[in-house]
Amino acid sequence: MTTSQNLFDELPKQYDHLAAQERWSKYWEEKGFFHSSPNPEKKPYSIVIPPPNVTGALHLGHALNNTLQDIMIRMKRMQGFETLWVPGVDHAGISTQAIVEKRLFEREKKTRHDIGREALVQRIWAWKDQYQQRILSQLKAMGCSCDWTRTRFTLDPVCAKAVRHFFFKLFSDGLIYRGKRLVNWDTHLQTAVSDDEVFHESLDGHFWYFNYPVIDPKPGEPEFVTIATTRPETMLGDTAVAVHPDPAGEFDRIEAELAEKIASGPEKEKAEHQAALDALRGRRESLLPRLIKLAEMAADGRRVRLPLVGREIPLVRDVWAKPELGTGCVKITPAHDPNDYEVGKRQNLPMINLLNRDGTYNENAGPYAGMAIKKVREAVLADLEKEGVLEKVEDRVIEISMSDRSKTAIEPYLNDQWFVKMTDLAQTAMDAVESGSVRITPSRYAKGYLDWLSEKRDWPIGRQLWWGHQIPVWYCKDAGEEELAAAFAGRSDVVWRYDEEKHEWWICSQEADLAADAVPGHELRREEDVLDTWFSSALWPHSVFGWPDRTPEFEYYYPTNLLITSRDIITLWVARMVLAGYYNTGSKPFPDVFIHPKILDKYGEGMSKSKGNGIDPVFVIEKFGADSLRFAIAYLTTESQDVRLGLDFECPSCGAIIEQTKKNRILPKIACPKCGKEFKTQWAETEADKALPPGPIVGERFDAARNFCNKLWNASRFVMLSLDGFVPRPVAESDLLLEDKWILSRLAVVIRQVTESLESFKYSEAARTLYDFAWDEYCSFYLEMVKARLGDSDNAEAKNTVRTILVTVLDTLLRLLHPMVPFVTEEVWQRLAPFAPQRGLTPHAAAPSVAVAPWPTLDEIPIPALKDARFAATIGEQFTQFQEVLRAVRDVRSRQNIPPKTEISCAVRCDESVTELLRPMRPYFKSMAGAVCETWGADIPLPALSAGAVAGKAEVFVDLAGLIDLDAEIAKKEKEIAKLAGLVKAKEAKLGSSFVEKAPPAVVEKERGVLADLQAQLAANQGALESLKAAKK
RNA sequence: GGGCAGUUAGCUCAGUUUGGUUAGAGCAUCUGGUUUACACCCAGAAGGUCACAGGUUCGAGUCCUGUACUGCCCA
Repeated sequence: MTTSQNLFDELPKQYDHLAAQERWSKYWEEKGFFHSSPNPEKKPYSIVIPPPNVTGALHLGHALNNTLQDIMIRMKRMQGFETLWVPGVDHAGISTQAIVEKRLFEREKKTRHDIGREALVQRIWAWKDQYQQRILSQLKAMGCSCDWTRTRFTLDPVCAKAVRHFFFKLFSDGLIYRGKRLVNWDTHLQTAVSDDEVFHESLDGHFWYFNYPVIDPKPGEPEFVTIATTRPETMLGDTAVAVHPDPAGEFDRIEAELAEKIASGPEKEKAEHQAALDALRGRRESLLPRLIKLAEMAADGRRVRLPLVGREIPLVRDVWAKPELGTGCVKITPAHDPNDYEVGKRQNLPMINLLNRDGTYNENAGPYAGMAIKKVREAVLADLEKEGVLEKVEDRVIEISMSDRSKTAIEPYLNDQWFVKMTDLAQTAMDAVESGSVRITPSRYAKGYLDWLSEKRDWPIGRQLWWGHQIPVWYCKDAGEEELAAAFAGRSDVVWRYDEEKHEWWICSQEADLAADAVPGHELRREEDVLDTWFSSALWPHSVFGWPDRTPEFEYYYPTNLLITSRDIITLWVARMVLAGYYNTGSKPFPDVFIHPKILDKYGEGMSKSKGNGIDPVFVIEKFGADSLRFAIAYLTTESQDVRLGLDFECPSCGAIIEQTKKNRILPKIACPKCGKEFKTQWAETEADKALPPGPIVGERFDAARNFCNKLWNASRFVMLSLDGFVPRPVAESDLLLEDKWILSRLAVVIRQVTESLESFKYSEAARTLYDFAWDEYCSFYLEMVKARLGDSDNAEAKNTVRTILVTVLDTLLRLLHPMVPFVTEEVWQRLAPFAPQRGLTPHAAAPSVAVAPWPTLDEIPIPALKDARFAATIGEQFTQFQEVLRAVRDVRSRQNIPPKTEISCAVRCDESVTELLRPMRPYFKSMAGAVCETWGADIPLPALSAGAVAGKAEVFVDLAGLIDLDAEIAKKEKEIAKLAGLVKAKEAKLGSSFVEKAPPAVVEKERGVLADLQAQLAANQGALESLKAAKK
């Protein structure tokens, strides 16, 4: 048996992605290609992963994020940088604790208070271990070339040390303070949640109207003020009633606004505005005198008596009271409503907190203390009714805030909170982007970043949680400063400050925890709250390298080179990394930020863990392979903000496609409606479910990418099968045929384009360039065209020349594709090695692995002409001419339904230069279109009966004696003529207009040329039509 | 209310920076094919008033203004 025969047996027709993934992952790991350590001989290139949080498994959004990073990392590694990609995961305080608590309750009916802080934290660690492992294995399955030995976790000792030092530095610099803040309180989880974790829901509710009696009304003054509220129980915490300072003016203003809208707004909204205006005028009439009176009374310092409680509270003048809404007066509960809180601050009102952390009312609610909110509401309403101050009740749709974590109602709650002063810190982050020191791509995202930072809102950093970095502050009451000074004498790692509000010391320790008896005679009590997750992730680019220690890694790899993330955390995370980087290290964390699009499902929804529409990439990889997943991702990563990816399930038993719906996408298993057999999804948890076969996720984009990988595999297979006895030889320009020059000059262009595209984060462009080149040029033309020379055993030199080119192009293509499709390129690279150990136009030894092979550059092409843009253009035009003639012949074949094995003969009418170019390519018309083309020239005898077409600068006549379908041919000609006549007419009109005088002469000249071409084509077609019609008679 | 995107073939998307041949691809559709790399393939075809209305220009998918609808972010 020949070597080829052996090979043929060893090279399956379809690329086996599973085998390749297993083999090459292991190989890369063993070789340690992805491990990096500081190397003064090389320039560093580093990226830190946006640490996925450990609440759950990765979905395709993460697959996108990490594929893009790996593409950059692999390219940079090939370019010779000392390349490091640091992996890791984030502890995600609130989300992870919430998910573990939820399961605790679901499975054991226990709350965190039942099991205590230590036990809960222990359970969260177990959860974290499980998910960290799953996440890392997902990343490995995708082929991510991280340095796994450097895996970090935001809560590990290295990161914890960085967090302590950061906090200590801020504390020492006076940038940390404790204040009051109205937070979104989740009474179920008993923690504050951020604004991002709150969603709004419309519910049917009520609007209750109460009368608050005026204290000692003067004659002519109202005896009470009527207010309306959707949350009656909060009246217990009212500290004022507000009325607009200038109700008449406010009415004027709103009326004018509405009138303007009616005058100039869209027609269909007019009726609506008119109705609003009429209502407003009615209100003005009925309410204004009273509101003016109340505003005067407020200015006079008059007070009202709060029912049930009996407290005297002031009437105040504040613009928050909208004359056009409700009764025009509004009760103010500063501690339990964000707007009222602002009024309270403006008007210096007391703030009465009614709420306990568990959602019951506290002692400030008097007789209602200890009751849950709902009970308080019922009791308050009953009592108000009894007192006779309940005026009326209206039905009304109300917006309520819900916690995304617990799906229960949020209560605004006034809480002690730790803050970081942002004034100066935010400025450094703004300067970095404004000066171009940190570039955001696409640049439009810089606006949101700058707008957000410019507000310089102080950063609330405390979280009422048990999972996270506990704030390193200890409280000490009643000690004198000299006692603290004595206790911490000689220590620069402890600082303290006195809190005037609560009359206690805050002691901050940089590294070690303080003992309860660290200050003799006094007990230290540690702050229970933990730090916001972003507080630790802000340090990620330097904490992973061991900062604050000046480790060799920190010195070498920091600043990192690039951050790739998604747009939803530009402010929460990116901005904070920039400011923390400057603050801690004096330099930016990275010069480039690339913001990638978000993957939406077929309903246009972003993938998220809570919705369940996040697809585990492993379920894609199983069927299509990591390469296909990655290539599909690269192909769809444009600069747009979203990409839609419609996906469905495939039944592993019968192959039926089962549409993914909002219902079935969260199920642990699905029964196939066609064959009835069950399969598991990524949500399978029970042992029984896990034992079912997995149902792959399928989608068109993955099909296309898989087909491409297979195409590459088969092209490689073809090349390998033709390398029997291959002896590479240096290639000179004189050895090259047109197609050789063409493919090599195209290769030079592709090398440049792909490199440029990737360097500027144009992943889609790079993927498309490679796809088109590999498929449409290398496979569809070059491989087809070299078959003749490969089969020619008489000329060994020519054969080796063409094989050298064939291998060189493949070798270069593999290297260019490797960052996107690492496994298939490695598989081919390794299989190619025994047959082509020497590669290149100037043959040299191939690298042991494509993962560490040099990135292609134009230096590899030793023939200057091939790199010249004008040469490439000329060759391109010539080759296009060939392609057009070929296509014209194939078109006739198809149209005339000529069987593939029937040879046709054709004549080509063209000028001398085209004849010279195409005549040598006769064999290709034979092999690629089954056509014998022997007649060439400007003045040639035409077949008596022919079908044909104009192809660029040539006219093709296929001899159809005995074959022709005349009607088909006539129809085709007529259609062609109609189209051309239209184009000619349009072009003539253009050239007969002022276009000729005003457009640049070059453009006019070009258009004249086009017109001439069109006219020639038209004439040729008309001639052909005439002869066809003649033949028919 | 403010900001940012998007609207191009049946579907999913390129092309818009820097205006200039007859607007492209994949999938789906239709026709024909077991040409020894590949049916995850090959050859060919059909399919688009580039959301709408104005404007600038010799010329607009591309620039400007406005409108509609969709999505996201902030308040």
